[in-house]
Amino acid sequence: MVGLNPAQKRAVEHQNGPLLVLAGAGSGKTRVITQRMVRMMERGVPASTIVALTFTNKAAAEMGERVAKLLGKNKAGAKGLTISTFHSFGLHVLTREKRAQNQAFTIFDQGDALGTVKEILRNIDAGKRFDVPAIMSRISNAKNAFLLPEELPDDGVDPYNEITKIVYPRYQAALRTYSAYDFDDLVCEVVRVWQSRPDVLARWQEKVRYLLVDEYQDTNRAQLMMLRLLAEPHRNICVVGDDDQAIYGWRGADVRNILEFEEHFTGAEVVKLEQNYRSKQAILDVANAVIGKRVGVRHKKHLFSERVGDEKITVASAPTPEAEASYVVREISRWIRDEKKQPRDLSVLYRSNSQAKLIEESLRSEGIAYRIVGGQQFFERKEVKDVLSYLKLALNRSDEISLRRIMNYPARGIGDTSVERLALHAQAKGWTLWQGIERVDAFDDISEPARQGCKQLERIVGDLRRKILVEQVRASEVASFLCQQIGLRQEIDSSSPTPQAAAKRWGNVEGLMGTLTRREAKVGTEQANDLANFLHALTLDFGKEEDAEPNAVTLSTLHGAKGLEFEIVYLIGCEEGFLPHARTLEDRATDAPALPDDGSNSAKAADIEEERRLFYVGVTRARDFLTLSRCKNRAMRGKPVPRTPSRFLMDLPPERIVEIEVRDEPTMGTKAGLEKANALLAMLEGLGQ
DNA sequence: TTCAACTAATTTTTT
DNA sequence: ATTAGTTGAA
Repeated sequence: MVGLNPAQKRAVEHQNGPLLVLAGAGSGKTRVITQRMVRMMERGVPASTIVALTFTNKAAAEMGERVAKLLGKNKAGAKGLTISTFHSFGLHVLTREKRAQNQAFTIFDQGDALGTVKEILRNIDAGKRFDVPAIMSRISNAKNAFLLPEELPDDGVDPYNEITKIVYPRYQAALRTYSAYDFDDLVCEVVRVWQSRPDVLARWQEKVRYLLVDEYQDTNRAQLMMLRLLAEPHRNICVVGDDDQAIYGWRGADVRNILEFEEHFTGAEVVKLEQNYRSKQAILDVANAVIGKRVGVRHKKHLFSERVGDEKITVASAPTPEAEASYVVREISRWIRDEKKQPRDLSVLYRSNSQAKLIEESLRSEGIAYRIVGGQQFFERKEVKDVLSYLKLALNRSDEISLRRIMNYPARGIGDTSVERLALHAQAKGWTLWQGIERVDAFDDISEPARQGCKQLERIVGDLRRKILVEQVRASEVASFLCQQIGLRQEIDSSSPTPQAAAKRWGNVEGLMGTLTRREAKVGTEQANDLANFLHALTLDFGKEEDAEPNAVTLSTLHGAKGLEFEIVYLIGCEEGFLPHARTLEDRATDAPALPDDGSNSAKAADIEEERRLFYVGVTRARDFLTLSRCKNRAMRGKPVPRTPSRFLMDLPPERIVEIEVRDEPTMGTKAGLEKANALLAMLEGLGQ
């Protein structure tokens, strides 16, 4: 742990000026970053002048833990150290600098933003002719490039460019009237403030003397601007990343940021970390083969390992997804049973979430503990969002998206017609929708039940608001008061198809309460804006489920697996259409980026390269054993379709590969499956009597 | 307004 | 195959 190799040492000891660390997969990147931070503090750099930025909350938390561990009892030395995501850092700056600090505002997550666009489309009568996410992603690209609506490309050909030009300004206006920021704003608005207020910028430059950025290959243009502004005077910026692991181009990340770092920050020292401490050589040979094929390389890297071992990589072909799943799970249970591996040492990776389903079922029927990384998130669940919407609305009554979500939930007589009428009236009077509800008596075409519903809603939200702002009741109590007021329990019970489903949904609500209570215990202070801060934090850091069984097989998408490692990895669905994903293969106009990029490559070729890197990320998660599996046939939207092996499988070095055929398993073939079938039969008989 | 049946479309990744 | 969204009846 103490020993650093020469390259790592160079990165850790580097003092002032820009530093680019090209860290290959498994090359001890986090160790270098954390040790570097500690080393800086040891040399007397005040912790409060150091800011480390990451993309995920998980990465930030892990970095914090590791720094604390390295510091040991000198923990006090780290006081004031900032380790956070770009978005929370942006939020931090904004809350400090904008008048928003006095005025409640809401942060819109992806769903809220999509809802806003949907609403705009409905208003301009362009209802369902467009793919909303496609428009949203264009808006996002435009925002991150600081383009005004009128600066958008206007070729008159692409209908999506046309509609985006119309929707984008309305979207921005909507955010303003709702007092809302979307994720992009959290970075872009900071840049705007800094650019327009040199005094404010100077203050931040004074405070932040050392910048560290993790996963630099994932930064977008706005994030680069933010970093450049902040680092301008002192140029103490250290970025760490791997252009071979750039897998977020689709959401605006620009690999050029890392490729052109030396041009953006002249005189940068460059350190390459090529020794891999994670994987056995055979796995690295495969990994190197995968990225060896890539085009337009700027920083060549060749990973090597001292970990010997000539276990071959298995390439398994199954007739069907069911057979694939049962093969993988059979293998997993063999590792655990016969080889005494811990479930936590194993993982199953896949391109898209839907692929997890079969694996999940098989694992469950075998009684093997598993956990799913990412997937449908806790705070995304409807019932949780509903409760949160009430709370958000109570704090910021301009938040029309939250208002619309709960306006008639639970049903209180305000149907679509009434909502539309209210919205129309409000708009005509220049009121917000909420004001329309408060002044519903000013309108004569609202039905009596709807009118009563408005009054009821007004009362409930008013009560919430008073409890939060005036009486300063704890958030968890406010939430349970809310549930009781709206009869959420009954609503969930009566609207769920089965009692089990109802129990699960109510469990989610209780989980939210638990999160609130835990937060109260941790924060302790009961400031008036504590709930606001908490809601902000919640949208930025959607729940890490802490209850999860720690010793479990990990199921994850390839994106979700970045930064993780496992002794044994199964990468399933290595088929054309999954990996590379079908969406990158077809050249639908709706998916072309809104902005002309470097133009060196067609968007399509660039996308496939990104898929290749994704495959590379998957391969390099494995320490000792790697299996790549695929199916020959698969039912797609109903009918069975023959599948072609992934093109990436063709690039692998044959001497490192052993190919096997998975034979078809009769359904319910396993012991557990049989038991389950019998149990089901017994249950049916029981019901019949 | 609400509920139920029907139709259509849909499946990438996430701060 | 599932599911969201839409249409039509009560």
